[in-house]
Amino acid sequence: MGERDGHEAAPEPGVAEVLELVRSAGGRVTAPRRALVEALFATDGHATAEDLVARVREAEPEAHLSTIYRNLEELEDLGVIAHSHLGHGAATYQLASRSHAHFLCSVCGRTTDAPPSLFAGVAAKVRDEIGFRIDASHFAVEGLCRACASNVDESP
Amino acid sequence: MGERDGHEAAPEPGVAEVLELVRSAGGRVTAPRRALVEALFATDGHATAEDLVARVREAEPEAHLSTIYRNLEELEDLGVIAHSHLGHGAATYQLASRSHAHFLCSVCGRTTDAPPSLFAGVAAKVRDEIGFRIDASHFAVEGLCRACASNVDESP
DNA sequence: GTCGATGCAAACGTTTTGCACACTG
DNA sequence: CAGTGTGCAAAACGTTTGCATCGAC
Repeated sequence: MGERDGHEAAPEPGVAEVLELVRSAGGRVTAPRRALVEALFATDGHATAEDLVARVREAEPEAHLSTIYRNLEELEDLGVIAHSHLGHGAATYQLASRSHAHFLCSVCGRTTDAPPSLFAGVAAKVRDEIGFRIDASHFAVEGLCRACASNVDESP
Repeated sequence: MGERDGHEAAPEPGVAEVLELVRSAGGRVTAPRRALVEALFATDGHATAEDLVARVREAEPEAHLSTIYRNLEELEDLGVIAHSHLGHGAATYQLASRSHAHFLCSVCGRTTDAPPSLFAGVAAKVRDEIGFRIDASHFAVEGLCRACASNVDESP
């Protein structure tokens, strides 16, 4: 279970491998596409399309949002990235190898990354009992963070 | 309708009680508002704003979507209803007393209601370990349903 | 009569799509 | 040179807001 902390456990591909995969699927390596892949590797994994286009424009000032969306969709089809919905706003995109669950506080709106180990138990239980295989990372898990929960407790 | 396994546990309010609550909060009981509350009691709890306006219009043909949204927000503030995000489309609204978690299959797109008991374990664990209090019903839990999982297993 | 609620239209933020042109392989 | 990817504009979608009017209390 709990190995993270800079371990090199995951065989995370690099920019070159991703571009090679794109090529082998019949796609072409263009300047905006390369810049987007580099941006995805350079972020912490909570980037919106808007964030990403800003980063891409540092290298490719003409890059357009619709190009970003089209490329994100293709990269997702290839299994390179995944997107998550952390709140009511825009989706965030991250490398599939960095995909993880989130807690979203319904009071303060802050999100917290969730250690995958927390969900191992339910995931097994749900698979055994109803045959559903949970991927906890797509939608955030809503609730009350510690700080907001104690505020609620103190002033009812 | 509502009760599972013969349990009579939930003290679910009726239309009259909700309207009384609205009044006691300084609100007024108008025809579209009454019709909306009735619609909320009449649905199975997976109704979008669009679904609800259609139902409301059976009684109040002039009712407008923006009125529905405004009323849904007010009813949510009063704690009468809650909304959920089951997929990439419109939110669904249900009586708070009927709120529950959902599984969303990422392949076939179907949603399944999730028994609250399934989440009792994680909820306790997460509260103890990181102080976060889970409300599993707001965002759907994504994954693979039994049927789609076995398709994936058979043809890789 | 007061003030909250409504219908309507128009704006919003996010994402998708249609098109002509540019570029990769 | 074939065909994919691009920039741009515009639409689509769910939701929110401004405003004049209407109606509950």
